[in-house]
Amino acid sequence: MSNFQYVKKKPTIYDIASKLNITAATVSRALNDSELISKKTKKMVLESAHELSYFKNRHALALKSGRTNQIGLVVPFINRHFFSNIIMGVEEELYPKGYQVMIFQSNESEKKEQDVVEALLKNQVDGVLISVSKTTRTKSHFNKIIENNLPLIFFDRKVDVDNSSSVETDDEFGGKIATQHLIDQGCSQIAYVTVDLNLNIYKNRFKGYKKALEANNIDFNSDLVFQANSDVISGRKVARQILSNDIKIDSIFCSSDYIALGVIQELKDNNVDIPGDISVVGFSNEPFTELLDLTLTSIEQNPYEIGKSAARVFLDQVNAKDAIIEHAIKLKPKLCIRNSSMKNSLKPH
Amino acid sequence: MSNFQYVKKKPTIYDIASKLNITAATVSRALNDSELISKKTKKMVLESAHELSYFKNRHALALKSGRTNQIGLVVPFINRHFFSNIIMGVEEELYPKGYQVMIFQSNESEKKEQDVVEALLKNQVDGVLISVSKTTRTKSHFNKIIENNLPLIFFDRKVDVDNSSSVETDDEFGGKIATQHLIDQGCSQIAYVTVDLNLNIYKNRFKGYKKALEANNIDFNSDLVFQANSDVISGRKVARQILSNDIKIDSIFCSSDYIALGVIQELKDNNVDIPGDISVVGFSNEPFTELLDLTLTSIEQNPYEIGKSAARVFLDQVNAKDAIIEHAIKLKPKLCIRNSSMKNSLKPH
DNA sequence: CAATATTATGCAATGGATTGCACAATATAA
DNA sequence: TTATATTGTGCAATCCATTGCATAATATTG
Repeated sequence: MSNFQYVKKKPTIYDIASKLNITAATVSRALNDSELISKKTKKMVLESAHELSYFKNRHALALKSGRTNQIGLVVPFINRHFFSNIIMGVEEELYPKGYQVMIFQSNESEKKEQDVVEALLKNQVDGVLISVSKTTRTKSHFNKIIENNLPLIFFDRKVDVDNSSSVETDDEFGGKIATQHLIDQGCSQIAYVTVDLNLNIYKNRFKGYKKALEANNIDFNSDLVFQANSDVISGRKVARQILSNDIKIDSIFCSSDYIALGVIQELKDNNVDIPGDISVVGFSNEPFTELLDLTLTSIEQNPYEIGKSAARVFLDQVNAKDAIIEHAIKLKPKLCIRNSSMKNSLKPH
Repeated sequence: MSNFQYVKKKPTIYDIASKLNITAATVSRALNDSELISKKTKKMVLESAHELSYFKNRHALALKSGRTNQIGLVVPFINRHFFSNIIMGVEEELYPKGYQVMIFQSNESEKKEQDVVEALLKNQVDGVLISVSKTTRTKSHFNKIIENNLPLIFFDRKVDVDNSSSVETDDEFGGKIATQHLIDQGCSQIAYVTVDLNLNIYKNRFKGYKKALEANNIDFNSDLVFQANSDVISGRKVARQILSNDIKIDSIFCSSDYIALGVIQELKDNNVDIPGDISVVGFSNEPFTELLDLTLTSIEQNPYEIGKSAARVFLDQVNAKDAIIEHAIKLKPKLCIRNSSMKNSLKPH
């Protein structure tokens, strides 16, 4: 087999120009529908371009204009259901507008996040959408983005930066409706399991929990609040703690589905009836919640919509040109009721 | 708040040159460590570049060289556990080498796939890694990649294209070890549930199933083979069919975890003991398999490794320059034994 | 020391599209 | 018909890095 392969050269405006005996400048203007160019010439150029299947060279454009039609999207991990669905949403919104989405991971490392932002700036992206790493404490890399006059949009996890925008889940609302749902089921001794309260999302879910109690005249009891990591093992631990200390509760609201799953497993192992004795609610509506034997009631954050919304905010900023717009969008999450919390209803056969 | 924001201009080789009273050509050569340049000058240039925090403009490079250090990665959907982990692997391998990975989705549509490939070529990516859409029947878009002299690497799902490479799971092996495992558990009446046999992956899993039977002198019985879609509902349907027709089996090997889950749910609903009466094995090792009450034995394909491997093949091709290398790698999947298939063992408390 | 060989640098064109300015072609008014 | 206004194109520089060729600067040899 021969190694020679004929690589056809991509046509340029010069090819079109010489074919039509005009100059590249005219072709360029015609392609950009400049009002300086006559209709006749425009028509010629457009036809010719189509014929040669000409398309603009992105890199020449980028070099000349400094704009790339690429945006940077930074998530902690792309292989998380939540984030990959956000990516879906962003792509869906931006791809049709001619933007390309450069996806990067921070791996929850501040250093990697800084590197990645640096790389994005080198690439001259036209904007940055980012969900901040858990370990990030500084924000000079975010300021650098702003200094470069680029739209900066935080999603899900934000940091206070002037002239930036954000799209978040209304976590407080989520905490509230989950708690209210348990109350509606007749629960009043509602345990709460939180993850690191330094993180806004958990802080706000907790706030929602307390607000719902208050709205229903149920006294907040700090003995019913537990701290855990967002995983199954931690959930089991909490459940064990509750059982062995004989803490009286009729329900548990967990700020993570994984915790809820661990709780359920441990309770089941100890012959506690769910939801009969104890109702359980999780948070995030992970795919597995509806695959379990005992399906798990949870809060759906709709990451796909978060992505779409963040993308739209970006487009807004771009279109607004120099006017600085600061969006701060909070999307309402939705309660997905399943068997783990339905005290008085039929379960599917 | 003022709209004015000072955007500092990015330094170029000309800035370095004028600072040092030399020309841009010399700077360029120095930065590229050309042996034409004296050590003294190189040192000066490097220091100066560092001082100005200079970096090369990717687009100028791309324009000049036609190479972009970007590769295109096309998957059916990025929000699937399997594919997002492949992406992880690719990124991990290529990012340190200075490549950027442009991720695109085909949404299992041939048309979208063609568009996406077109877009990648316009972008002048340096290579394409792709997992072919289920609906793709033509391959002219793949040939176009080859005609452009770009490395083309298929992963997971391939199509025959000259001069391309591929990285796949050894599905036949997977089918074999899963079946063998059931046989080792004492099973001999092993039902098999397949998805569309037009797709290579399912064809090969089926082949593995048959080979294992043969190796153990168990007659293949086509009455035990069922067709389904890769979802829970279809799994339930198959189980119902088996039960209502009173087909005698001691195990079911499903070519998808979702099918296996449906099967399990339906069997449980009918008070069939798993694995006592019927053992169940799935395929793909989806995250939920170990979260279920009855954890599901499955075949781990290690998508992360598939991604890494595909990336390495790409790098090989690039380094080989004009020599055309055709890799055809098959990665051995791994059996993950869990409770759904363990006839004679303790289950976790 | 002159003459040649080496080494280090500069000049200028290239890649593709854009755009301010100059100028040609045409249309309008005097 | 000539002078002026209007419209449509062309010229050439620009964005930034690379590279073939020419030449300056230095080192080596006779």
